[in-house]
Amino acid sequence: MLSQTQASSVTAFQQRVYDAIQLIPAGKVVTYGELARFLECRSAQAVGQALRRNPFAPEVPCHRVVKGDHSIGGYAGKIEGEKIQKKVRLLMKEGVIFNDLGRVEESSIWAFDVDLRYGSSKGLDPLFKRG
DNA sequence: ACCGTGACGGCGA
DNA sequence: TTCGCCGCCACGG
Repeated sequence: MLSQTQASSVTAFQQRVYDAIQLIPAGKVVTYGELARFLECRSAQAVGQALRRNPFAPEVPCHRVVKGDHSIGGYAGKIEGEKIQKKVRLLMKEGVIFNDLGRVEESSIWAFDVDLRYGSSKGLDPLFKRG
């Protein structure tokens, strides 16, 4: 089953990205690179592009994805300005901790459980086939 | 079918 | 540490 947040304009790749980020709990974030790894995609940049076009924000929590150095990254197609402030506010409201350099604290970083790719209840089995 | 773009990341200077 | 470059790859035009 494709998630309820599908839309005809959304590509299969985008759908996989959006399904995956819904596994991230509030108060935690993952990096574009880790998300790419989870999706077995070799381009974090490509993942970034999918998030950049997320038509379901913030219900599909693309704000919970930050850069590899734990700096804020982008939001709503922007990498600076009001949209970014909104991303920061959303994250702080969810309990994500930032240090004085504007980086997310290590304690707020979430790690994808690889098994979720094959799980049944919360997993993404329709999207990840073995073999 | 091709090409430029980009919410990335790693590496060397 | 901060840059500049380059490899990465999905997408829209």
